[in-house]
Amino acid sequence: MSEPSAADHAYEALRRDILSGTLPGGARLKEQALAKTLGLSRTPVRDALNRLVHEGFAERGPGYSTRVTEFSDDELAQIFELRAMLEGYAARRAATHATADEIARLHTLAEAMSAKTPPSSADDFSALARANEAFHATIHEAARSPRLSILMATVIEVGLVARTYRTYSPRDLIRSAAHHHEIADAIAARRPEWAQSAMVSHVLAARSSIGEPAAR
Amino acid sequence: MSEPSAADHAYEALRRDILSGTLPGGARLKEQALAKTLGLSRTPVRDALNRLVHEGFAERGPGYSTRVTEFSDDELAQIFELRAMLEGYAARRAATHATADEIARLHTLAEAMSAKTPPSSADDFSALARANEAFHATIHEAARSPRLSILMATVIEVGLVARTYRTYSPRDLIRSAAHHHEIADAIAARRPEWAQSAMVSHVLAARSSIGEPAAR
DNA sequence: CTATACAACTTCGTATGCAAAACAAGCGGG
DNA sequence: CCCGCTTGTTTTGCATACGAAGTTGTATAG
Repeated sequence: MSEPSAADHAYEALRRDILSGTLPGGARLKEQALAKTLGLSRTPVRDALNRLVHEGFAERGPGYSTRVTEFSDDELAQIFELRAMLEGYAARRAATHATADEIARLHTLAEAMSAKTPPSSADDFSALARANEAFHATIHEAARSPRLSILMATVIEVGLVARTYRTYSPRDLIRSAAHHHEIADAIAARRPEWAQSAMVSHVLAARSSIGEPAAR
Repeated sequence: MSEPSAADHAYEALRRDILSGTLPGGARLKEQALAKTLGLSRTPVRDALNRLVHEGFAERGPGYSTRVTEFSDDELAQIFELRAMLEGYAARRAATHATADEIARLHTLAEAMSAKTPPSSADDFSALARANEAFHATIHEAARSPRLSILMATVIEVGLVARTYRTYSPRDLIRSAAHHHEIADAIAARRPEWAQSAMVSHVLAARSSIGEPAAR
């Protein structure tokens, strides 16, 4: 529990800057410059860049160019569809495999989120975000599917990219809190299909509150 | 089109050795030893190992240990479920987005596979495998979803690991060939749900022909 | 004035060196 | 006889060096 290794540090710093928009889409990522900025050598930066590219946050163009990926509206919609599938699968499995401990934690977290909804301060908001993350992380663990965790890494939180575009409305947040309770209940009741369906609703609802419905 | 870069070379070599069983599950991966074996320095090997870990073919234990991942029967079953979901999604999107060229290619490949089914020689078999790969790759391209391609990398072909356990029966191969035709037809007819369903059947059928049905 | 060729400078891929963390073995004390 | 400490070896993480591929800018010829 001690090691913020240099490569991890670089990875998280870059990722944060990408998600927060400090590094806007299309920005060029140069190893040397980043290394100097972060006070590291090129090696760990290179490592971090590889991870980001692999996870789709950055893209390697032809020649010497690595850029922050830009997400088109269409691509964002696809990401939400994929997330809905994978999170739904996780919830379904969690309904079968979750331990009593995990179920209790889900209820606790859902309750905590309800208490802060709608958030009345920036602190509330960040607490909400953390609880939300913990909630989903608990479900991923409870799914008992290591491969799933790997997949989620490339799709998770990309919604945060869009958070810069539009903030969630109180109405959306209230619905979100209700969803969390429903999901926790479904898992506690050991009903996989209900859990899956509720989770899919939850993710797709988040989509429509961010981008447009991606009409075709 | 010229550059089998050293890192890529190392990656493909290691991956091949893992999938073929030359590096059995649980085997330890030491950078220096591998570098010497491959005639490279540690850097590109390190790169390749990171990729493999990220894609789930290798795992980093606590301390200095990187090992080839072992797939339990249960995990294998999960991988097939995930593949079914993702491939189904790809087929669904392909039904909408595929170009005439791509559809023609799918028909051609399906025909080629039928012609070699059941395979009467090792050459036939490898031709079949190549065509099968091309078939699925074409669908992935036609899905027009870059994110999906990234996800598939961690799930694709893991079935090949299991190929060492049991070979496909002629009966399975005949059904598989029929599936390919059905999928191509569904995409050509621009019917997303049919394409998706046929693809899910295709993948799940492959599962039951390899492992057991993952009874609970 | 435009276009092409050349030269200087970036930028990345790979190799190597170094230091710290982890593991293993051997030794001494209980 | 067993346990813990210490020392030596292995293995990795990070930094730096070098060469090759790419990019940019300029000057000259047409």
